[in-house]
Amino acid sequence: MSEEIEALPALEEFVDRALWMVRQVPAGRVATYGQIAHLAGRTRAARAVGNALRDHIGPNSTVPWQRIINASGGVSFKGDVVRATMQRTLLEAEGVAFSRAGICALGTYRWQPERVYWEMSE
DNA sequence: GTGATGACACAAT
DNA sequence: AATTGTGCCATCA
Repeated sequence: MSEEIEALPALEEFVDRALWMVRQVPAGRVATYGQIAHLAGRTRAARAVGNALRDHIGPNSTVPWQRIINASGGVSFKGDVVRATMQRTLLEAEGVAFSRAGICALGTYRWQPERVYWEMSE
């Protein structure tokens, strides 16, 4: 019997939700890795979010990866100065101001969903 | 299968 | 306020 065990790993759905959430972030706004992880159903999977986003960078990407920053309000990308600069440049072009230390005011730019789109059960 | 690495986050020092 | 340490989830070697 070919029972299809189509049970997609929770990971698959998590990534799907995370990417979907990132797309909801409008220009000029930002969200943190932890925030996206939480909204996607896995509060502690902040690192996984960045990992997933890394695979969705590109000129034709439908994912505004640049709008996702760390909880300190700064750009991550340790070691990849090129990407880091690109991200900051893109955000500044959207109207997000950065301090001299490379930190933006999360209190001002942080985006938040207006409603919950699915039940979160961890 | 184990250990190291990484676009993180938070508590403790 | 800046560093360090520990926890987390996933990816790679």
